[in-house]
Amino acid sequence: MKKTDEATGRKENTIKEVAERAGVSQATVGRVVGGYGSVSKKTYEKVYKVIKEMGYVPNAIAQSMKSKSTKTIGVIVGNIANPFFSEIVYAIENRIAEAGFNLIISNTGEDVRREILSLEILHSKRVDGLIIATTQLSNKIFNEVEKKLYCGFIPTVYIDREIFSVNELCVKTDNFGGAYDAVSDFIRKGHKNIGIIAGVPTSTMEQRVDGYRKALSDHGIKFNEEFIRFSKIASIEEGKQFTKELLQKNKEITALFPLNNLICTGTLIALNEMNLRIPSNISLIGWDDFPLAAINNPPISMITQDTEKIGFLAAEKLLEIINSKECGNDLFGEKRITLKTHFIHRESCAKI
Amino acid sequence: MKKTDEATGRKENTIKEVAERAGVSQATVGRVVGGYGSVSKKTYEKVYKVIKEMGYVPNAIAQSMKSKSTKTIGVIVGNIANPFFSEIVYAIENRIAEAGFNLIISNTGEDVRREILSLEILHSKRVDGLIIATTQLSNKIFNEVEKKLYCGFIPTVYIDREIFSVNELCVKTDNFGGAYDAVSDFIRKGHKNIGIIAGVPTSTMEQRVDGYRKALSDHGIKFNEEFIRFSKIASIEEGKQFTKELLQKNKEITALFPLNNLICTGTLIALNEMNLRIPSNISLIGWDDFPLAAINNPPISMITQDTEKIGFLAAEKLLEIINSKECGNDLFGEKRITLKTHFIHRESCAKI
DNA sequence: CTGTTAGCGCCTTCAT
DNA sequence: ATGAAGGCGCTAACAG
Repeated sequence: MKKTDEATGRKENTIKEVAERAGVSQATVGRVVGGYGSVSKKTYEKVYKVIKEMGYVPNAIAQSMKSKSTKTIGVIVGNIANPFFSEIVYAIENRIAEAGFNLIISNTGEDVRREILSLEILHSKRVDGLIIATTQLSNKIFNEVEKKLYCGFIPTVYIDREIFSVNELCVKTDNFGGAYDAVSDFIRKGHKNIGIIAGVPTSTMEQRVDGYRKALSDHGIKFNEEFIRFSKIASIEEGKQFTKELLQKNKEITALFPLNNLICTGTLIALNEMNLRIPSNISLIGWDDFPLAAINNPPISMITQDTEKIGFLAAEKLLEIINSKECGNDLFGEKRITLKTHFIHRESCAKI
Repeated sequence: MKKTDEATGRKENTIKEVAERAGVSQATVGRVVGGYGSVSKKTYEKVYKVIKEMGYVPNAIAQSMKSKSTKTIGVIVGNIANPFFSEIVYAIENRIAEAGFNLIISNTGEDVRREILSLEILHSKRVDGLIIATTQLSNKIFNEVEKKLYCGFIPTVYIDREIFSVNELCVKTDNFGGAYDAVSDFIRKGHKNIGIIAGVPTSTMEQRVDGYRKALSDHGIKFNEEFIRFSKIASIEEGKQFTKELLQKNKEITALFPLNNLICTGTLIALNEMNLRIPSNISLIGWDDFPLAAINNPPISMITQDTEKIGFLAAEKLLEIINSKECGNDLFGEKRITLKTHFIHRESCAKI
């Protein structure tokens, strides 16, 4: 019986064994497997036959050891079950698979410590690149150790959220503009007291809140600290709870602006439970479209962003960076790609 | 300037460099990094200091080379953007991260050839284990080469879908029972002509269709081939299209049974576009709950499965298998874990 | 307690 | 066209 490996109970074939069986050198087998150098047709066929027979599969670990490339990239997100992220991951996977890369995915639960741990592990696993939706605060300043993790020692592309002290490429949405548009629409329709429920306090949410405040002040409305809430993990549950809290403590609120899909879902559930009708009792504009928003009763107006494009561009740019590093270049150019939002007007926002 | 690596443009520190700087041997550094063997307190501290200074991170590739373990497991699914899968992946990641593993994720687009390619790559990358929602047909018989990929050469747990010729652990839902329950409910309420829209033709969908047929025959209703459709990739678009097709070609249909969440969403959109009311014009029971189903107008009745549990159990069992293999054992016991469905009665199914 | 050494599986000059 | 040999970074067995 074939000797099995102690650690795993199974036995992988090696190039050496193929070489022995085929009666050639390891180098020759390497040549036919890797398709480099030159081998005579006869030798090639002999070796190829043995490879097939033995079901030999090259050991990518050993290859990586030599090549310094693992052909895998790491993706770190707060919550892979959130459609916003899973759609981005879908797009990333699609693009990098084309280029022969695999994707290691880490879920942090929007916990900074888990994020750092993931970064360390991915570093030690020598991923060729990193795509990260960080949960770090936008004004975070790093010490030396963290700098290596966050500042592009490994080719890195940030998505959705940025850290201002970090000068790496970031693919994001025009959060400020999107929020400004929505709130302006609310105001145009007569709303002055607009409740707003943000996700985790990253640059993304800050910028949306900034857009909200700017629209308010541009229309001469005073910002009221009482009308805003920030989430810990941006869950449906939080959206529900904050909606109720906001509405119960501030009877003057006539419009609600939940800043992401999960929170918006929570808001819809809360309003339903409170027997509040949209838009007769309360107006609503959501963020991040979902398939049933258009056929909801009433259809929900939305600020939307292009998740496919965020994922695709992040992957595309990361591959470029990886490639340029291999060539010893350093990429220049704009470090921030900001995608426009779309305002889908439906029927959840009424004139008052 | 520090010599940079040709392939990547950056330089990783090695154990050798740490050793030189600290004035000790590589073995000693290895001992303090790995925390094995014994080092004097004094040496330990000296080396530790250098490690911190240099920001040394052990190379997991080289470690894997020795240990034969990559501490990563591969997950293969048809569509990571489908909430059913992203929730499962979430649960898997959660469980395996606890055990110090990472997750490589492959999206196949429900394409068998991409699935096989992924399997080959994951094999070559020497993942320690595999969790797979296969798109292979349930009655697939493998040749020798494919057998190595599918039949547990690498510890494997199947999720959601099974291949009968493969004797590996499978964590799945009681598809037959769930469908039987739903269809029985339809029939009890007077429906005889029930349209059914299945996902990709895997064991899962077969079993749901079997449940549908059994409920029909148990109640003396003849199965009508015209009332059933199978998807290619199980998308919202297909759900929409098949719903329209089914209803236009078969005016006698009074109830619809879309067999997964995406298809159900498509059905809802189609009915909306056709101006058909639920349940007055058409009754509906969906499969896989979603947060807004309960507050839809009307609330949608659902057959649901526990995605968290599928993911958790698959991860848990896989870790057990990996562990047992390391100890040279072979796990015995039941090869199939079948989770019960839940029937959530809401208001989308009317008596006729 | 610490250093030396021999691989892990592959790739890659350098000879032949 | 093919083979021999060294080394990627780490671990572990064996000396000292």
